[in-house]
Amino acid sequence: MVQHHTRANPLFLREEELRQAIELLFYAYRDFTGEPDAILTKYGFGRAHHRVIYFVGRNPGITVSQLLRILKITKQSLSRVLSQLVREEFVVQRTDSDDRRRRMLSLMPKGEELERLLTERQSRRIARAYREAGAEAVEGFRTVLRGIINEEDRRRVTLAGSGRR
Amino acid sequence: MVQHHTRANPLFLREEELRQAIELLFYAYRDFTGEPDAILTKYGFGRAHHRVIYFVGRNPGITVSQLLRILKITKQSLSRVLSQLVREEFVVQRTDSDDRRRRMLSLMPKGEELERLLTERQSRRIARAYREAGAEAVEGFRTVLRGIINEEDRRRVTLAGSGRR
DNA sequence: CATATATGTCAACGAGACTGACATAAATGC
DNA sequence: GCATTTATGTCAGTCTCGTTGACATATATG
Repeated sequence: MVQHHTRANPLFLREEELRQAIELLFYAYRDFTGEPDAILTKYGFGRAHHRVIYFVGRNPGITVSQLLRILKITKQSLSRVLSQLVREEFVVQRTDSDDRRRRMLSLMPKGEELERLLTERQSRRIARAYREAGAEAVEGFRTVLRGIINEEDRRRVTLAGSGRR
Repeated sequence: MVQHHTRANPLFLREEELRQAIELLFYAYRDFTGEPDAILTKYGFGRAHHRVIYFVGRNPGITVSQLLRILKITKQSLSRVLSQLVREEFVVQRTDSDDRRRRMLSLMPKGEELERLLTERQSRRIARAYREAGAEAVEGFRTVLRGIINEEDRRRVTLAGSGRR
């Protein structure tokens, strides 16, 4: 790697710093999803199924439209994945008695089991990184990541309860 | 959201904390890639093209196999995207004079322009988050993200030069 | 000269996103 | 009570981007 202006030029350092962040996010996300992806393959599922299982498990009773707002995909895309999960008994849909148009989604035992398996892997990776980094670094990690998220969705991620809307 | 054991039970808090991290990563990556994806669509490109343009721009003269190790995809997948970028003059391939089997990749003017455009958007997002979070948080963010990356690839991400090997 | 390496390519396939159009049931507003 | 809106589902077609497997070529290397 060519090392131009190692010192001086604060603008250069800044760009370098930002590119580093871009790359950290790329590599971290690549490896963060790598393990679950491998497990999902054995079930005939993909990353899309993982996301549905995760957020349904996290928010039992979540409706389809709430899920769509989290995933930011079209209902047609969700439909394929979701109906597969329902057909194979990983997820159930119950009609909301308050508003009978709504379908409330929850995990069935098979779904809960798979969710646990996948979340465990990802949690282990995070836990190791947290442990090695220390409490202060963890706080910084959270603060910066929250800042990267579009403002309207930041409140979804606070301790306790991945907010549905 | 049901709020069981808000206090006590450190294991619960821990799980909650780890789930928060999982969600932060999901939302942050979703929004981090959202803007570039929208721009790429106008060029008839996708996220795969972005990754190639980014890493070639970052490592001028990188070879195909080095790029494959970064992206962790098959050469057939890379090939489709890369040959499109070469055909449309965003990337050039020069034969390495030391080892004439190798193709060294670099951006052409069009590629540099698009790279700048995409990186600028992502950088702006990161810069804002960094600014709002402060230097200490930034350091924590980096430390934790590095810890999430598979060990063999951590050295790729240090200030200056997104390592090719 | 045999073998290994770097690259490319053809073919088929699957996952997961998209658009657009249309359908149904239930809630809601006037 | 009827028109409209909302929540959901579905059919059909398309595109990107990943996969496997097989094979080809050029070059380097022991």
